[in-house]
Amino acid sequence: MCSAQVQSPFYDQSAIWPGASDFKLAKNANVVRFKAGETLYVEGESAPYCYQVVSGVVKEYNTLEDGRRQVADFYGVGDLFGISELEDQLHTAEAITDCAVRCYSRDPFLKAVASCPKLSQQLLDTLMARLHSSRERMIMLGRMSAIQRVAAFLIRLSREQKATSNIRFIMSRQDIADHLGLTIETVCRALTEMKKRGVIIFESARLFSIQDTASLEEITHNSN
Amino acid sequence: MCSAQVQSPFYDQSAIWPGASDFKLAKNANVVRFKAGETLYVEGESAPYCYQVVSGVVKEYNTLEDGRRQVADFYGVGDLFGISELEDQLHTAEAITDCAVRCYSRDPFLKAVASCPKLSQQLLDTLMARLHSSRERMIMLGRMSAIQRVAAFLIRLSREQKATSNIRFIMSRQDIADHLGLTIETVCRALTEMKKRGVIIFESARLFSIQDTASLEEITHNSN
DNA sequence: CGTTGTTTTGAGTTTTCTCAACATGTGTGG
DNA sequence: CCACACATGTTGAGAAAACTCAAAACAACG
Repeated sequence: MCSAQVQSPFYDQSAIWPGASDFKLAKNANVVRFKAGETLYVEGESAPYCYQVVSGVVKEYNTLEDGRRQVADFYGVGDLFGISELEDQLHTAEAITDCAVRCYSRDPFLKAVASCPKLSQQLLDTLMARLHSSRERMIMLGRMSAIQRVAAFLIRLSREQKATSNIRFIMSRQDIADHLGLTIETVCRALTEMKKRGVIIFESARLFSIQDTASLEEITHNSN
Repeated sequence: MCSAQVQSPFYDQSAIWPGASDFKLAKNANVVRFKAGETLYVEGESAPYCYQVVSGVVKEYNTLEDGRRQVADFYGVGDLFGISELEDQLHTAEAITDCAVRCYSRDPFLKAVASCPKLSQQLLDTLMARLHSSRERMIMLGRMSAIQRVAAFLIRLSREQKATSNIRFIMSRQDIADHLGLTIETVCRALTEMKKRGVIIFESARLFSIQDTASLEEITHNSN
């Protein structure tokens, strides 16, 4: 396995893409700031840019004709996004928190990557890691119950924030639901159920702690 | 967008990875044959090989502790697989039809790719295309109804086989169900429903034709 | 021509969704 | 600092979708 890298470590400020700052095309890249809730882009057709998070958290989602949404992923510091887009669906990126992103023009970016073995190696590793995690997500969406999905998501948050207490939901319940392929109500009920079982406790709606890591992990494995 | 390439064109004999045959490591790669139903590999831990389909069709799936399966994808002639694997789940590849696959030792493969810009470009394109299609699959699993998923799958088969009549299911209903995150019965009922509506007709259980392409496409878009 | 495996259909149950009400925050202006 | 408004989150009851279990139909194969 190639050197895997954790995806979206929201609170890890260390550069995931250490090469990023000494990109040949770093000069082409301007850093843009967005306020929480602002849309970075909406795209139906071509995607002329790709992006890297400098600070804050961004969500990327697809909207179906009838308004249903699927949040593809959340991106944190260091994460690249906008690399492989869909043409047929409405495709949007939105700032969850205030954030700064480095924008690369797509073609020069890809050209620079192609001409530098080190960069293309990094990009390969990144893509493989992402493919890997999207595999995990397919298992989640295809074969896990509501409570299993939510439990798995809590574990992800815990890993990313490297904490078992005072873990923050940076995203809304709606975002979580749209990411997990559930409704907002079902996400709530799953959280309440885990609270009832004493697996987690809430400091507030957006802040929780894991009481019983083993049970939480067990929920993701056992079907009841 | 980078030159996208269709994934898994089961019946397209043209090389998808044109560089494949003049791989520097082609000498390291031996072609192995499997009978339908045989397991190419089962892996929990490290994945020392990656593979390319020479002929036939292969399915790749993950098994959860309790036996539920998620078929990650079906691979046809030219497709690479085994590149980005999961460590935590039981991960298996199995021949659906009789087939031949070229096996590459993982490390030399990646090294050769790294040392050849053309190859790494090809691999990058492949991975991006795959990421792209896995995005589509997440929308399917997360936000589409049973009949929508099945309809989308039929369209995929039609595209891959470049036909609207006498389209073959090379895989079993169970495989389809495990790919779409449904049960075998639900897949059957969805197919029957489309047959009733006159959207498709069956030549046999594994052979069908599309009667009304527009309606089929409409099913994937409208929620009823 | 029975045996075995796959696909289809049926009936009842479970899970998740929908719609509606209620609760809890959060922020702003008085 | 309080009061109100607006957004976000939670709970409940009934409906819909998909699942489970069981049986029947259909194919493939020796």
